[in-house]
Amino acid sequence: MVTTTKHYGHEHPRPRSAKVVDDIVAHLSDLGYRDTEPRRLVISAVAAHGRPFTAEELCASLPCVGRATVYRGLRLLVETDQVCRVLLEDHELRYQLSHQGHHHHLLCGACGASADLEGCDAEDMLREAAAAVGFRMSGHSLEVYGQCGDCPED
Amino acid sequence: MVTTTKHYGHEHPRPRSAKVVDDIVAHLSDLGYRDTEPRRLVISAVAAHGRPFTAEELCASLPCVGRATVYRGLRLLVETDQVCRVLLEDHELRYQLSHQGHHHHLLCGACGASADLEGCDAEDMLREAAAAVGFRMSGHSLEVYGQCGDCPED
DNA sequence: TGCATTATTGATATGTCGTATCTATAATCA
DNA sequence: TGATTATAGATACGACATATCAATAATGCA
Repeated sequence: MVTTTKHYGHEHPRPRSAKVVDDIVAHLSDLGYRDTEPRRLVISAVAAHGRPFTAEELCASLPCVGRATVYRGLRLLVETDQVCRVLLEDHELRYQLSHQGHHHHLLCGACGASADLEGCDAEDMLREAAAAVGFRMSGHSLEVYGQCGDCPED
Repeated sequence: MVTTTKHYGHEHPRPRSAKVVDDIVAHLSDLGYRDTEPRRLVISAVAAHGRPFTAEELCASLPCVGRATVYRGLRLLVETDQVCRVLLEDHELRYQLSHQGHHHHLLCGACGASADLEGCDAEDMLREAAAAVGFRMSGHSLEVYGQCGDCPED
Protein backbone atom coordinates (compact mmCIF):
# COMPACT_ATOMS: atom_id res chain seq x y z
CA MET A 1 0.00 0.00 0.00
CA VAL A 2 1.25 3.41 -0.88
CA THR A 3 1.03 6.28 1.55
CA THR A 4 -0.35 9.30 -0.24
CA THR A 5 0.62 12.76 0.80
CA LYS A 6 -0.64 16.01 -0.64
CA HIS A 7 2.17 18.28 -1.76
CA TYR A 8 2.03 22.07 -1.88
CA GLY A 9 5.49 22.70 -3.36
CA HIS A 10 8.51 24.75 -2.24
CA GLU A 11 8.90 23.05 1.09
CA HIS A 12 12.63 22.44 0.85
CA PRO A 13 14.66 25.67 0.96
CA ARG A 14 13.73 26.51 4.53
CA PRO A 15 13.16 30.23 4.72
CA ARG A 16 14.64 32.29 7.53
CA SER A 17 11.14 32.69 8.91
CA ALA A 18 11.05 28.93 9.52
CA LYS A 19 11.73 29.43 13.20
CA VAL A 20 8.84 31.81 13.61
CA VAL A 21 6.56 29.35 11.88
CA ASP A 22 7.82 26.47 14.00
CA ASP A 23 7.29 28.46 17.16
CA ILE A 24 3.73 29.31 16.28
CA VAL A 25 2.96 25.78 15.18
CA ALA A 26 4.38 24.50 18.45
CA HIS A 27 2.28 26.97 20.40
CA LEU A 28 -0.86 25.93 18.54
CA SER A 29 0.06 22.31 19.11
CA ASP A 30 0.17 22.95 22.84
CA LEU A 31 -3.36 24.26 22.53
CA GLY A 32 -4.46 21.08 20.79
CA TYR A 33 -4.44 22.28 17.21
CA ARG A 34 -2.93 19.95 14.63
CA ASP A 35 0.18 20.57 12.61
CA THR A 36 -0.99 20.61 9.00
CA GLU A 37 0.68 21.69 5.80
CA PRO A 38 -1.98 24.22 4.75
CA ARG A 39 -1.89 25.79 8.20
CA ARG A 40 1.88 26.07 8.08
CA LEU A 41 1.58 27.70 4.69
CA VAL A 42 -0.82 30.28 6.08
CA ILE A 43 1.46 31.02 9.01
CA SER A 44 4.45 31.21 6.72
CA ALA A 45 2.67 33.67 4.43
CA VAL A 46 1.66 35.78 7.41
CA ALA A 47 5.26 35.86 8.62
CA ALA A 48 6.49 36.74 5.15
CA HIS A 49 4.38 39.89 4.94
CA GLY A 50 6.52 42.85 5.87
CA ARG A 51 3.62 45.16 6.54
CA PRO A 52 -0.03 45.00 7.52
CA PHE A 53 -2.03 42.95 5.06
CA THR A 54 -5.67 42.25 4.35
CA ALA A 55 -7.31 38.85 4.45
CA GLU A 56 -7.74 39.02 0.69
CA GLU A 57 -4.07 39.72 0.13
CA LEU A 58 -3.29 36.70 2.20
CA CYS A 59 -5.63 34.59 0.08
CA ALA A 60 -4.02 35.90 -3.08
CA SER A 61 -0.57 34.96 -1.84
CA LEU A 62 -1.76 31.42 -1.16
CA PRO A 63 -3.40 30.27 -4.38
CA CYS A 64 -2.88 26.62 -3.45
CA VAL A 65 -4.76 26.90 -0.18
CA GLY A 66 -8.54 27.12 -0.06
CA ARG A 67 -10.15 30.42 0.84
CA ALA A 68 -11.97 28.97 3.80
CA THR A 69 -8.76 27.50 5.12
CA VAL A 70 -6.94 30.79 4.85
CA TYR A 71 -9.72 32.63 6.67
CA ARG A 72 -9.91 29.94 9.32
CA GLY A 73 -6.16 30.00 9.81
CA LEU A 74 -6.10 33.76 10.09
CA ARG A 75 -8.91 33.76 12.60
CA LEU A 76 -7.17 31.11 14.66
CA LEU A 77 -4.01 33.20 14.72
CA VAL A 78 -5.92 36.25 15.85
CA GLU A 79 -7.75 34.32 18.55
CA THR A 80 -4.49 32.93 19.89
CA ASP A 81 -2.86 36.36 19.80
CA GLN A 82 -0.27 35.38 17.23
CA VAL A 83 -1.63 38.00 14.87
CA CYS A 84 -3.04 41.39 15.76
CA ARG A 85 -5.45 43.58 13.91
CA VAL A 86 -4.43 47.02 12.74
CA LEU A 87 -6.96 49.68 11.96
CA LEU A 88 -5.79 52.15 9.35
CA GLU A 89 -6.78 55.79 9.30
CA ASP A 90 -9.37 55.14 6.60
CA HIS A 91 -10.80 52.38 8.81
CA GLU A 92 -9.50 49.57 6.66
CA LEU A 93 -8.84 46.53 8.80
CA ARG A 94 -5.49 44.83 8.30
CA TYR A 95 -3.46 42.18 10.06
CA GLN A 96 0.12 41.61 11.05
CA LEU A 97 2.25 39.32 13.19
CA SER A 98 1.91 40.13 16.84
CA HIS A 99 4.93 41.10 18.77
CA GLN A 100 4.90 40.14 22.35
CA GLY A 101 3.13 42.29 24.87
CA HIS A 102 0.98 45.37 24.66
CA HIS A 103 2.05 47.92 22.14
CA HIS A 104 0.72 50.49 19.73
CA HIS A 105 1.26 50.98 16.05
CA LEU A 106 2.91 53.79 14.19
CA LEU A 107 1.20 53.61 10.81
CA CYS A 108 2.80 55.37 7.87
CA GLY A 109 0.21 56.70 5.47
CA ALA A 110 2.79 57.09 2.73
CA CYS A 111 4.42 53.69 2.46
CA GLY A 112 2.04 51.62 4.56
CA ALA A 113 4.71 50.43 6.94
CA SER A 114 3.93 49.71 10.55
CA ALA A 115 6.26 50.06 13.49
CA ASP A 116 5.66 49.43 17.15
CA LEU A 117 5.50 52.24 19.63
CA GLU A 118 6.85 50.96 22.90
CA GLY A 119 7.19 52.51 26.28
CA CYS A 120 3.76 54.02 26.09
CA ASP A 121 2.77 55.62 29.37
CA ALA A 122 -0.75 56.33 28.27
CA GLU A 123 -2.16 53.47 30.30
CA ASP A 124 -1.98 55.09 33.72
CA MET A 125 -2.97 58.50 32.51
CA LEU A 126 -6.02 57.11 30.76
CA ARG A 127 -7.04 55.03 33.74
CA GLU A 128 -6.99 58.10 35.95
CA ALA A 129 -8.89 60.26 33.50
CA ALA A 130 -11.48 57.54 33.10
CA ALA A 131 -11.78 56.93 36.84
CA ALA A 132 -12.42 60.62 37.31
CA VAL A 133 -15.78 60.16 35.60
CA GLY A 134 -16.51 56.83 37.29
CA PHE A 135 -15.34 54.63 34.45
CA ARG A 136 -13.36 51.47 35.23
CA MET A 137 -10.95 51.00 32.37
CA SER A 138 -10.00 47.49 31.35
CA GLY A 139 -8.15 48.18 28.14
CA HIS A 140 -7.62 50.57 25.30
CA SER A 141 -6.83 50.74 21.64
CA LEU A 142 -4.44 53.26 20.20
CA GLU A 143 -3.21 53.76 16.67
CA VAL A 144 -0.88 56.56 15.66
CA TYR A 145 -1.04 57.89 12.11
CA GLY A 146 1.56 59.88 10.24
CA GLN A 147 4.71 59.40 8.23
CA CYS A 148 7.68 57.22 9.03
CA GLY A 149 11.28 58.34 8.94
CA ASP A 150 11.98 56.51 5.71
CA CYS A 151 9.44 58.52 3.75
CA PRO A 152 10.29 61.99 2.43
CA GLU A 153 8.41 64.88 3.97
CA ASP A 154 5.74 65.85 1.46
CA MET B 1 -53.90 70.85 -9.84
CA VAL B 2 -53.12 69.19 -6.57
CA THR B 3 -49.67 69.37 -5.06
CA THR B 4 -48.63 65.89 -4.01
CA THR B 5 -46.35 65.38 -1.10
CA LYS B 6 -45.03 62.11 0.19
CA HIS B 7 -45.78 61.58 3.84
CA TYR B 8 -43.70 59.54 6.25
CA GLY B 9 -45.88 59.93 9.35
CA HIS B 10 -45.27 61.21 12.88
CA GLU B 11 -44.09 64.62 11.84
CA HIS B 12 -46.24 66.63 14.27
CA PRO B 13 -45.23 66.13 17.92
CA ARG B 14 -41.85 67.77 17.55
CA PRO B 15 -39.37 65.76 19.56
CA ARG B 16 -36.89 67.49 21.82
CA SER B 17 -34.15 66.49 19.41
CA ALA B 18 -35.80 68.70 16.81
CA LYS B 19 -33.27 71.43 17.41
CA VAL B 20 -30.37 69.09 16.81
CA VAL B 21 -31.96 67.94 13.58
CA ASP B 22 -32.64 71.50 12.47
CA ASP B 23 -29.08 72.51 13.21
CA ILE B 24 -27.65 69.68 11.17
CA VAL B 25 -30.05 70.26 8.32
CA ALA B 26 -29.09 73.92 8.35
CA HIS B 27 -25.43 73.03 8.27
CA LEU B 28 -25.94 70.66 5.37
CA SER B 29 -27.97 73.31 3.63
CA ASP B 30 -25.04 75.70 3.89
CA LEU B 31 -22.97 73.08 2.15
CA GLY B 32 -25.49 72.86 -0.65
CA TYR B 33 -27.35 69.75 0.37
CA ARG B 34 -31.11 69.84 0.13
CA ASP B 35 -33.55 69.64 2.98
CA THR B 36 -35.56 66.50 2.34
CA GLU B 37 -37.92 64.49 4.49
CA PRO B 38 -36.05 61.17 4.23
CA ARG B 39 -32.81 62.89 5.13
CA ARG B 40 -34.40 64.54 8.15
CA LEU B 41 -35.71 61.16 9.20
CA VAL B 42 -32.23 59.68 9.03
CA ILE B 43 -30.78 62.53 11.04
CA SER B 44 -33.60 62.29 13.53
CA ALA B 45 -33.06 58.56 13.98
CA VAL B 46 -29.34 59.12 14.45
CA ALA B 47 -30.03 61.75 17.10
CA ALA B 48 -32.54 59.47 18.82
CA HIS B 49 -30.02 56.70 19.35
CA GLY B 50 -28.67 56.96 22.87
CA ARG B 51 -25.64 54.82 22.20
CA PRO B 52 -23.42 53.77 19.33
CA PHE B 53 -25.42 52.05 16.62
CA THR B 54 -24.67 50.09 13.48
CA ALA B 55 -25.75 51.02 9.98
CA GLU B 56 -28.09 48.05 9.96
CA GLU B 57 -29.74 49.12 13.20
CA LEU B 58 -30.32 52.50 11.65
CA CYS B 59 -31.92 50.86 8.62
CA ALA B 60 -34.12 48.76 10.88
CA SER B 61 -35.31 51.83 12.76
CA LEU B 62 -36.28 53.48 9.49
CA PRO B 63 -38.45 50.95 7.67
CA CYS B 64 -40.06 53.69 5.61
CA VAL B 65 -36.78 54.93 4.21
CA GLY B 66 -34.89 53.03 1.53
CA ARG B 67 -31.69 51.21 2.46
CA ALA B 68 -29.61 53.14 -0.04
CA THR B 69 -30.95 56.41 1.30
CA VAL B 70 -30.12 55.49 4.86
CA TYR B 71 -26.58 54.49 3.91
CA ARG B 72 -26.14 57.61 1.82
CA GLY B 73 -27.42 59.79 4.63
CA LEU B 74 -25.16 58.16 7.16
CA ARG B 75 -22.14 58.52 4.91
CA LEU B 76 -22.95 62.17 4.33
CA LEU B 77 -23.14 62.76 8.08
CA VAL B 78 -19.79 61.07 8.60
CA GLU B 79 -18.17 63.04 5.81
CA THR B 80 -19.45 66.31 7.23
CA ASP B 81 -18.30 65.34 10.73
CA GLN B 82 -21.81 65.31 12.18
CA VAL B 83 -21.41 61.65 13.04
CA CYS B 84 -18.28 59.89 14.19
CA ARG B 85 -17.31 56.27 14.00
CA VAL B 86 -16.70 54.25 17.11
CA LEU B 87 -14.66 51.08 17.08
CA LEU B 88 -15.71 48.59 19.73
CA GLU B 89 -13.35 46.21 21.47
CA ASP B 90 -14.46 43.34 19.25
CA HIS B 91 -13.76 45.57 16.24
CA GLU B 92 -17.37 46.14 15.40
CA LEU B 93 -17.80 49.49 13.74
CA ARG B 94 -20.57 51.69 15.10
CA TYR B 95 -21.67 55.27 14.75
CA GLN B 96 -22.86 58.07 16.97
CA LEU B 97 -23.55 61.77 16.92
CA SER B 98 -20.35 63.78 16.98
CA HIS B 99 -19.69 66.16 19.74
CA GLN B 100 -17.59 69.08 18.86
CA GLY B 101 -13.83 68.84 18.80
CA HIS B 102 -11.34 66.07 19.28
CA HIS B 103 -12.23 63.55 21.92
CA HIS B 104 -12.03 59.89 22.78
CA HIS B 105 -14.67 57.40 23.77
CA LEU B 106 -15.20 55.54 27.00
CA LEU B 107 -16.99 52.42 25.83
CA CYS B 108 -18.82 50.31 28.36
CA GLY B 109 -18.68 46.64 27.49
CA ALA B 110 -21.58 45.87 29.82
CA CYS B 111 -24.32 48.24 28.73
CA GLY B 112 -22.90 49.50 25.48
CA ALA B 113 -23.00 53.13 26.50
CA SER B 114 -20.48 55.61 25.22
CA ALA B 115 -19.17 58.65 27.00
CA ASP B 116 -16.63 61.20 25.92
CA LEU B 117 -13.24 61.46 27.50
CA GLU B 118 -12.15 65.04 27.39
CA GLY B 119 -9.01 66.79 28.39
CA CYS B 120 -6.84 64.12 26.86
CA ASP B 121 -3.18 65.06 27.06
CA ALA B 122 -2.04 62.08 25.07
CA GLU B 123 -1.44 64.13 21.97
CA ASP B 124 1.83 65.73 22.98
CA MET B 125 3.17 62.66 24.69
CA LEU B 126 2.48 60.55 21.64
CA ARG B 127 4.02 63.03 19.30
CA GLU B 128 7.22 63.03 21.31
CA ALA B 129 7.37 59.25 21.61
CA ALA B 130 6.80 58.92 17.87
CA ALA B 131 9.35 61.59 16.99
CA ALA B 132 11.92 59.71 19.07
CA VAL B 133 11.88 56.99 16.43
CA GLY B 134 11.72 59.39 13.51
CA PHE B 135 7.96 59.21 13.00
CA ARG B 136 6.04 62.39 12.18
CA MET B 137 2.64 62.02 13.78
CA SER B 138 -0.35 63.60 12.09
CA GLY B 139 -3.15 62.07 14.10
CA HIS B 140 -4.24 59.26 16.33
CA SER B 141 -7.17 57.10 17.26
CA LEU B 142 -7.91 56.11 20.82
CA GLU B 143 -10.75 54.11 22.30
CA VAL B 144 -10.98 53.22 25.97
CA TYR B 145 -12.76 50.02 26.97
CA GLY B 146 -14.15 49.05 30.35
CA GLN B 147 -17.22 49.52 32.49
CA CYS B 148 -19.13 52.68 33.12
CA GLY B 149 -20.17 53.92 36.56
CA ASP B 150 -23.79 52.96 36.01
CA CYS B 151 -22.99 49.29 35.60
CA PRO B 152 -22.45 47.08 38.68
CA GLU B 153 -18.93 45.73 39.16
CA ASP B 154 -19.05 42.10 38.01
C1' DT C 1 3.53 -0.21 13.46
C1' DG C 2 -1.27 -0.08 12.12
C1' DC C 3 -5.82 1.32 12.99
C1' DA C 4 -9.60 4.12 14.79
C1' DT C 5 -10.92 8.61 15.95
C1' DT C 6 -11.46 13.17 15.03
C1' DA C 7 -9.79 17.64 13.53
C1' DT C 8 -9.03 19.74 9.25
C1' DT C 9 -9.43 20.69 4.40
C1' DG C 10 -11.53 22.66 0.38
C1' DA C 11 -15.42 23.18 -2.88
C1' DT C 12 -19.51 25.40 -2.78
C1' DA C 13 -23.56 27.52 -1.02
C1' DT C 14 -25.08 31.02 1.75
C1' DG C 15 -25.29 35.33 4.11
C1' DT C 16 -24.14 40.05 5.36
C1' DC C 17 -23.12 44.48 4.31
C1' DG C 18 -22.50 48.32 1.45
C1' DT C 19 -22.45 50.47 -3.26
C1' DA C 20 -23.70 51.33 -8.34
C1' DT C 21 -27.34 52.04 -11.50
C1' DC C 22 -31.30 54.06 -13.17
C1' DT C 23 -36.00 56.16 -13.36
C1' DA C 24 -39.32 58.85 -10.92
C1' DT C 25 -39.85 62.57 -7.87
C1' DA C 26 -39.29 66.52 -5.08
C1' DA C 27 -36.50 70.74 -3.67
C1' DT C 28 -34.61 74.90 -5.11
C1' DC C 29 -34.32 79.04 -7.71
C1' DA C 30 -35.19 82.33 -11.51
C1' DT D 1 -44.94 78.69 -11.96
C1' DG D 2 -41.91 76.13 -14.45
C1' DA D 3 -37.11 74.48 -15.32
C1' DT D 4 -33.21 72.45 -13.38
C1' DT D 5 -31.00 69.26 -10.71
C1' DA D 6 -30.22 66.78 -6.49
C1' DT D 7 -32.29 63.08 -4.21
C1' DA D 8 -35.13 58.84 -3.30
C1' DG D 9 -35.96 54.19 -3.71
C1' DA D 10 -36.04 49.68 -6.05
C1' DT D 11 -32.91 46.53 -7.53
C1' DA D 12 -28.80 44.53 -9.22
C1' DC D 13 -24.34 43.93 -8.07
C1' DG D 14 -20.02 43.06 -5.68
C1' DA D 15 -16.82 42.33 -1.85
C1' DC D 16 -16.00 39.81 1.94
C1' DA D 17 -16.56 36.28 5.29
C1' DT D 18 -18.80 32.14 7.17
C1' DA D 19 -21.70 27.63 7.15
C1' DT D 20 -22.11 23.12 5.25
C1' DC D 21 -20.47 18.70 4.30
C1' DA D 22 -17.99 14.81 2.20
C1' DA D 23 -13.20 13.49 1.76
C1' DT D 24 -8.80 13.38 3.88
C1' DA D 25 -4.95 13.63 6.95
C1' DA D 26 -3.03 14.01 11.80
C1' DT D 27 -2.94 12.15 16.22
C1' DG D 28 -3.24 8.78 19.98
C1' DC D 29 -3.60 4.18 21.39
C1' DA D 30 -3.54 -0.94 21.05
